[in-house]
Amino acid sequence: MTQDGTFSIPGFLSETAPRTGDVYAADCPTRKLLDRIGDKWSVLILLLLGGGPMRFNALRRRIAGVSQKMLSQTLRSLERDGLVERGVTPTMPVEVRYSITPLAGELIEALTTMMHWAERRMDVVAAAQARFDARRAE
Amino acid sequence: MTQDGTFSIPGFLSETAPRTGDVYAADCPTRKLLDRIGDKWSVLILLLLGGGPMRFNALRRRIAGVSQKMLSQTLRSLERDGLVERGVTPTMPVEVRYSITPLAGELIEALTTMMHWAERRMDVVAAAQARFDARRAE
DNA sequence: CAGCATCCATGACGATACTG
DNA sequence: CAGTATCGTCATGGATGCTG
Repeated sequence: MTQDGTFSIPGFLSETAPRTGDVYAADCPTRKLLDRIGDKWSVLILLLLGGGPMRFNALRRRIAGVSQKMLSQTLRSLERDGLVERGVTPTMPVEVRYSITPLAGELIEALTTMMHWAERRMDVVAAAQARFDARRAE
Repeated sequence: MTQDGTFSIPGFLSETAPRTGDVYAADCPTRKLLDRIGDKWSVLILLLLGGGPMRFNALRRRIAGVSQKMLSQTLRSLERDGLVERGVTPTMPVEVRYSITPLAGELIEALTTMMHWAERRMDVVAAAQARFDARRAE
């Protein structure tokens, strides 16, 4: 904590430190990651595939609430991004296995850290929300 | 890499390992984190405030493309979540400073890791996309 | 400066039906 | 099993104008 009672993460951009490759500059590639992370299913799929390859309907059953359309669509974007690999075994009917690429592996570790934070702290967040809403109601 | 040519992250849920507190179970608190991370501005704001407290219009100027409405709205949810603190100095006109809480500090470290991955690897992703699109076009 | 209120467009997403 | 195609909805968020 700094002496004025605020918190700061060392090494991160402050208001006075603009630079090239700026995350906050709309066209930065980092924004693209946020867009992908932002969609409803990408992260869930990546984390799940991080546990090992899975078939289409196995994923569908495992992820509560995903529609067939969105699963298909999301898998395709992930494949396009080079994060997920699609392996087809030409049996009858065909067997399709999805797995993560080494590139995705690095990302998944970071995502996992985030999820662990959530598991540890979301109750604190929920409590904060309750307090906030209580103050608003009075 | 496993012997069948796929990758796996140790310690993560596989298809055969459902359990309580399941991230994939729709009502899991972890989904809530994803929803927050998912919105367009939360992460950007958190990372910026990670560099130190900032005033409203300073944030607005720094984050390219954010509208006044969304900045206001997002700051409020972050405050509600207990991740951002709002400090009002009753001058004329009022001065409002936003800063992160210790709780947010932990999360921001994980987010920072993700952003660093993006900075290092988004060019690889872009290349993968180009290859994918090229195959589709032929 | 630090917002709130309103209107409206886009697109993400879900439901449903159909295919090899 | 592993998808594609189409349609409709609803929320996100941008634009604009106003306030203390």
